[in-house]
Amino acid sequence: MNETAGTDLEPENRSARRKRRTRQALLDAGQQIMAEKGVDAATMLEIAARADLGTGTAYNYFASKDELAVSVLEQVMDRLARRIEAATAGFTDPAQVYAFGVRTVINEATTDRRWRWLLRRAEVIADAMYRIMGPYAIRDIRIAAQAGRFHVDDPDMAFRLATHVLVGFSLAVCDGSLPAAKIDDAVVMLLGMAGVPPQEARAVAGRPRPALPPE
Amino acid sequence: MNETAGTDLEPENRSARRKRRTRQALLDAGQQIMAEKGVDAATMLEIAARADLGTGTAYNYFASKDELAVSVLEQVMDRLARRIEAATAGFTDPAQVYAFGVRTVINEATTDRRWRWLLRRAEVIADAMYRIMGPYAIRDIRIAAQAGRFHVDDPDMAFRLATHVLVGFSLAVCDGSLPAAKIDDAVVMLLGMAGVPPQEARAVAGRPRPALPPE
DNA sequence: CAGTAAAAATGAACCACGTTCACTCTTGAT
DNA sequence: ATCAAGAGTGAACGTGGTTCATTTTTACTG
Repeated sequence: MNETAGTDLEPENRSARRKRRTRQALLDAGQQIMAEKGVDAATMLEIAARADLGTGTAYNYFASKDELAVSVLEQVMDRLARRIEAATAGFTDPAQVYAFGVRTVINEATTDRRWRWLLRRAEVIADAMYRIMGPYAIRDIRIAAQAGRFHVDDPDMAFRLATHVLVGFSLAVCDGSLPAAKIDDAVVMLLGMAGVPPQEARAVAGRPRPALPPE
Repeated sequence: MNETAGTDLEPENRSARRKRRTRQALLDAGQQIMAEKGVDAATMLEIAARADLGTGTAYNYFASKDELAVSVLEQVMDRLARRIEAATAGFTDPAQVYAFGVRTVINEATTDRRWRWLLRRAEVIADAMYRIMGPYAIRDIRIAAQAGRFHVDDPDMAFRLATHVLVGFSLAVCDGSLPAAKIDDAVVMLLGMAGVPPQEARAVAGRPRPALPPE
């Protein structure tokens, strides 16, 4: 795209900074407003206004409102994935790494105002979760399978389906149709999906857990 | 509401027939058009036209386009649930009843044009599935648990989460991101969620199955 | 069989939003 | 200073869900 001096590292840095700042402003404004009133109720007009930009500017960065929403979501998820990664660094049982991860995602999804609204688009959030958190989670599943803790043929598919369970359970808790305390049962089922027999799953799900590092 | 002769049985039958026919016409038109072009692309105008009714008439029956879509969905699901019920009437292993049910739902969802579009609203379809098919499925899970085939504390929750897996897998197949042949693995995971150990689950999932009765 | 009131149907008009695009402003190189 | 490319702008557009005052149909009564 750019045949000036630098090869690829430090490709261009002048007005490109402005683009980055604008894009980030849009993302931040979108995150705020979508968290406040929900994805549907958030209008492009208001988002642009909060970012202190013209109405049409957003469309120089995101092809549609939906695409902006997805980007907002990805940003939130990416941050959480990194925090989980940090918290599980010292774990010895690979099954527990996975259990901690899924539990933490549920916790955040049901607690954080930003997630609660986004949940209303289950396919979208599940897909984003698969793309953003998948690399970590699938690796963990594969490791656990090699260690004989999990029994799955296709770790990829296992996590893909797991994302839908995560979203589904979170949604139910937010609705009030399931109590948050059922989270242990949910983790047990998630482990069951990974081929862990019930008693063993219950034991893993019940173990004490470290705190997440702060955001 | 009506204090004339009859108590409750045969409450009123004259112009009520018209209402029923109008409602059904709307439902049928909605089902057709939504199947043809998708839920979003279907407009209330076109649905009303196909039902040979005025633009506003639909709103005497359904509070919103969304509500109409959900009703369409419920009708489709209800029919499928009854067919599954009929097909599994003679089964002896309760685990297999459940396995047959979930497998059939996936098959229909990925095959039937009506479902494929509706899948884009995962939370809605999962919720409808829980409400419409739940009574049957949860009963089956409970029976299997009592027979010692399943190990679940909360059959209700087990199926609620299962609906999200069903939707998620169907969605992935329709996307082309998972091959339809993975359906056996999906059934195994669904059984795993119900506390069935891997080998056993694989055996149940692999058994031959009778055909569904025609619609 | 009027006569009448409630129920159902109607469709033009409303309005909210996402999106577009012709135009202006900023940037950075010559 | 000049200019072209990139970034920003916001009025205007189009689509489509929803409303509501009005008309038509239905059911009941004297």
